[in-house]
Amino acid sequence: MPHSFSQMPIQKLINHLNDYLPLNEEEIADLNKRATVRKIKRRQYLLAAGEVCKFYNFVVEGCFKMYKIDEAAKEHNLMFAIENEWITDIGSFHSEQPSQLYIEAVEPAQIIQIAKPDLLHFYTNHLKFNRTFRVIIEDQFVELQNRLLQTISTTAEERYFRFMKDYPRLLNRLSNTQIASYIGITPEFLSRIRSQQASK
Amino acid sequence: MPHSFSQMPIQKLINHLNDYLPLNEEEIADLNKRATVRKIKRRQYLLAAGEVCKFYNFVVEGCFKMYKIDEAAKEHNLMFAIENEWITDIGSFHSEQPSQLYIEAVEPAQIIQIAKPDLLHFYTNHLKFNRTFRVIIEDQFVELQNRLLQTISTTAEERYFRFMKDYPRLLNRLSNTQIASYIGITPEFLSRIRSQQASK
DNA sequence: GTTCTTTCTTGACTTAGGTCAAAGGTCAGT
DNA sequence: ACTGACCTTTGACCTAAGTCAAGAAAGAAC
Repeated sequence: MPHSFSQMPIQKLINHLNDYLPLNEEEIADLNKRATVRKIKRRQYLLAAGEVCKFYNFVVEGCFKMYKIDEAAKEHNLMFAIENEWITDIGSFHSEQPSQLYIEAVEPAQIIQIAKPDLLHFYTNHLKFNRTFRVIIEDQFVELQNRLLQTISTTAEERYFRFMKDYPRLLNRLSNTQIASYIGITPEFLSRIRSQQASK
Repeated sequence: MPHSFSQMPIQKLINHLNDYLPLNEEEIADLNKRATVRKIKRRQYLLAAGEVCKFYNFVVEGCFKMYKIDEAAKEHNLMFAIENEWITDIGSFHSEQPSQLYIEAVEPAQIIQIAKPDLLHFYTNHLKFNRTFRVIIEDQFVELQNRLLQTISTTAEERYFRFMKDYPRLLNRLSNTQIASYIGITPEFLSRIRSQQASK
């Protein structure tokens, strides 16, 4: 499937922000000045463990994963992000301490980056942005909380069903290995869940 | 240990908010008008599953837990909140859908409640509040993300050590049953971890 | 199209953590 | 100070999920 980058990337970001609070001319002009469009190859990193996360990343096209690698070299997926979503290690971004996370493109992608000084500029000069980003992060918070609840209270099988139900759009774009890592099990065990389910 | 409610409760909230962005006279007056101080007994609920969460709750004194009860009648702790922290089911609060969570006092407590219309009033009329609450929730988000990461990538023993290290102030205030529920294990297994650790 | 690298599947075996039950211990509320 | 309701501990046993290994299948990259 070819990737069509037909619409102006910045326009996708403006539309996204308009869904929260409509931007005025001045804010749009400012955004154009301070947002950077980038093309990202498959497997390329936006952030690697040990680095400080310096950007808020908005996905225009493509798919990313954010994960940790533990002492046993195992990958643990924290989140995925696709079109019109944000992906950033907010902890590292704000504290300016080295991140323990990786953000990596799962597909060839196009993103828009906003550097920290620019985001602070928006927060200070256009107070509207505080409101929009408050709402965006509140939504992410709720999603994360539900996921934690699920993780500590349900079986692997149920988490897999919920994943399929909640994120059907991600299913075709991710390997089972990545999904297994997201729901907190091994790829082998996910494979068993799937084959057992297929035999019903 | 007796509970001293000496300082004006509202003043504790004002101090807390001042730590983010100093409030002016008008904002303080507005807060006095729209914030409600309440005394809460041990075991009393601020929210029960099935209800819509109608308040942002700021803890002046005491300790609360927010949890889910699953089909097997088991309790799963999502968070605790003590002095100068907020506890609310943000999902239910914003969507105005029934919550699946309980918020319950672990100790006799005093809180300040802000109802949704009042919070929206602050967000709209004092834009500063958007910034403060954005930062508060960003911090909570980071904490939650670290916890999820831990939950999907470490052993029960390690989670218990981390809990003791990260929340020493909570240790004496909570039963082991509550801590076990928070780190996602059974009380029996936590007891085993503890006795095994003691024998070293 | 072919090659090379990932991914997926399956089998045999292990293990972390859960379940159930019963006996003591604690502690909040009166 | 008493008392009834929780909490904690321990033992015996169970099970969901992990580990290791090796072959088959599927995608990327050339």
